[in-house]
Amino acid sequence: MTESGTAVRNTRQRSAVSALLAEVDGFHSAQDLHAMLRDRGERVGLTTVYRTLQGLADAGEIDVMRPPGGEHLYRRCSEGHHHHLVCRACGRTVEVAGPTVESWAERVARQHGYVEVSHTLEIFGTCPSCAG
Amino acid sequence: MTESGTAVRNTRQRSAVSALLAEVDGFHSAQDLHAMLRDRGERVGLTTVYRTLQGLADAGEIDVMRPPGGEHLYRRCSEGHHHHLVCRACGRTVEVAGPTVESWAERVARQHGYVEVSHTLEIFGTCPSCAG
DNA sequence: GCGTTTTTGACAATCATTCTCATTGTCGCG
DNA sequence: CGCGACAATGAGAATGATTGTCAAAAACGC
Repeated sequence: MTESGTAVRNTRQRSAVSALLAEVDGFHSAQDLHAMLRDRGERVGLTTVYRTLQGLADAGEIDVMRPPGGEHLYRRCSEGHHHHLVCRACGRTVEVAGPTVESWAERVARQHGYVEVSHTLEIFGTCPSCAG
Repeated sequence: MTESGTAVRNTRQRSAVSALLAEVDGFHSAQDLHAMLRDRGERVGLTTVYRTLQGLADAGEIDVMRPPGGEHLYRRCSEGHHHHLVCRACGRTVEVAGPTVESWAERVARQHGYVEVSHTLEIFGTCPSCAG
């Protein structure tokens, strides 16, 4: 029960979702993405969109954000670990890397004896355009 | 537009929720707290529990956490800004302060011209008891 | 006490997400 | 190349936490 059990199959729908995520910028909800696919003429069920997104998220290929608003937002973003700086007003997002934070979190957790450490961090603010 | 007239009234229900939060440890969902109040013999509507918790959260008297699981968890905790180190297995929580992170977030945001900066940060790990 | 204004609470409504399950599409293997 | 096992799909139902509604009750100033 280690690795090779998961036979992930290549389907039209999965490709469509991946392709869409590769093209659009910013975060989008599952329903949002579903609507876009529909506009493109791709017939993909909402359930499948959810499942595919979950799969991609588990695989670490996309990021999930849970804004206070309610719905989950998904986004394909750069590899590796990073965080997001999001504008409260227009949603404009900047990816930020924080080696400082990574090591801090790791250190603090270990000081308390916690292992297998992970963390979530989102920064919210008002971007220059919306503030001016 | 005389907005300064917000008269918050003292009610039995509000006190009950506050008192309960003062006694219990750890995070609890609204429904959880509602059930506890019921067991105590306090008759408080679920709607009221939600409203009271929201109010307390707005006032900064309690913390809200949104675990991936789904429901919001509320907890009365120490004053001031801090974060939580939560055990994935048993839920044991440690409050941690991170001046480093606070200033880092502020600095990064400002570098990008963002103002009115806030952030959310949760650290997850496996605590000593659960790991051993 | 009295009237005004907030608060309460039972219930309905909302809404994103998950579940169900019969059907369909993939892909390994002969 | 074709078969068959089994993952994947999808339409609709189900779930379940949270929010809205609104008449009735409680608090507070006077």
